Amino acid sequence: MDELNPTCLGCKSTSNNLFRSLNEAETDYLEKSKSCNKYKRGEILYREGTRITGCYCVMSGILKIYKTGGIGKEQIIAFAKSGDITGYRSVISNEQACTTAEIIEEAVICYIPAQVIFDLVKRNSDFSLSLMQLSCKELNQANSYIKDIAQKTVRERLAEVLLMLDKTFGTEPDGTLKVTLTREELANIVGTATESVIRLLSDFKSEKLIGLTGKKIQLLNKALLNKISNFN
Amino acid sequence: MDELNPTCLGCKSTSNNLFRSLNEAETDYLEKSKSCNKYKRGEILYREGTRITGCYCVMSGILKIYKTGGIGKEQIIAFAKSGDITGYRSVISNEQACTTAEIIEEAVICYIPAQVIFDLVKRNSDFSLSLMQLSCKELNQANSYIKDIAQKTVRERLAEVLLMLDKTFGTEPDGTLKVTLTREELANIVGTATESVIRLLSDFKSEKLIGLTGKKIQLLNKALLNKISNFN
DNA sequence: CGGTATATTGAGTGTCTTCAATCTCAGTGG
DNA sequence: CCACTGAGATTGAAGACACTCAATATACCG
Repeated sequence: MDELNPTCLGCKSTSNNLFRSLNEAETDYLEKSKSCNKYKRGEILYREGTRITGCYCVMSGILKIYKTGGIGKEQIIAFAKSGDITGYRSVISNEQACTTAEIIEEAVICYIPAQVIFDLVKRNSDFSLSLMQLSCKELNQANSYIKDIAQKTVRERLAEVLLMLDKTFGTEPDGTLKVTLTREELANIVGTATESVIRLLSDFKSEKLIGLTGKKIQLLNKALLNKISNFN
Repeated sequence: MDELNPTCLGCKSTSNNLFRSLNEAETDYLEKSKSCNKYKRGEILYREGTRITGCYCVMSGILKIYKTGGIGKEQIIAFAKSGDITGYRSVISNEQACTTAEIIEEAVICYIPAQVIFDLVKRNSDFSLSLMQLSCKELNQANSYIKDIAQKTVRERLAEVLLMLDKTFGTEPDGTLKVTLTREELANIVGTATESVIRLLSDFKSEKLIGLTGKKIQLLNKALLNKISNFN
């Protein structure tokens, strides 16, 4: 299989895949319409406030999706990894992008023109329903996070974010998180200052909850982290 | 028109109405399937964690939609007023409700069984698209609010919330907000302590930004409030 | 091997929260 | 009509949590 022209079958294996409801003809249409590209760390897929003409399906790699605040501080809203689709919100609403998508781990990403999405929505109500379920799922997550940011302490949120990263990207057998983020990026998820993340990570380390080796974070006691995160 | 059996035409006049894409037969189907009820302040339409079997369309009145945190503190996520639809997320995802909906101003609300929503999604791709656009819009708002809560001060957020209430519910000619909320409810939107809201409102008052008469809040200088809210 | 980005640490400070006491007001029952 | 009651509003004081700023250390990149 050509790395830059993967079939969507590869993506299809992921559970949250939108496209499993497509029939053969529709899959074929999708395959013919998409175009794939390779991106390096730091590249911007699309930028908040610009028009985008389609959406993106991640074949491999990782992106961060963020909004930029007043003083230019990023707030990371989500990540996208293999099998995830991003940019669909702007396509569906026919509005400019409300987030920026930036590659944080070398990625291969397929572009799907807006018209194709609309055609599929029109022709296949199951696809349509799946897309709706996706946005509803994200909506629920966003609402939960509003509650957390509003009510939990930074310490609780950091514990929660570490567990979320585990859930999203997994860990090596020794508990080391598979994603590598800078302290600043961590702060931009948690919604705090970089220094606070550093201090709290160092606290967690001395409490034997995590291990730290450079940027790599090893989760040593998920049960306690979960307790700290205030499980709700 | 019977107050408890309104036609959806009344609702249809609102701009964000989902149902404008329905044809006559579909509207008829919807009309026949819905059932309406009157609710008093304090009543719960549905509760977080319970199964709901349909969604709700607000004919008149106001509800608050909130999530409940660890210590039982509410975080208000949204309001629903005339023409708004709520509960559709749970229907679409076929999951239990992830928020509680509580009446804060006497309301007449139509119940629409889940099956009707699914039928309409299946039969009418425009309706389907409208519903998708609605959830995408809410998703965008939620993401913006995550950024705000994470990055702005309480003072900035309170100013922002006052302007949001103006935008959502409007003001009397003299600038008095049409919604009446308790200080605690305000705090549960802003994501802060009740006392903080009280102190900041009193600051705003002495800065001649707002007037206070009991629970009524009068916006005197929206331009400055907007500036304080850090417009972004 | 520089040079830049990132990480770390300390000190000082300010914003907000918490707790507790008091006050106001509307509704209730006598 | 008035005291009673409870919910909500207000105020003060004390202190915690987290932020900013600045200095330094370390890591990473070409």
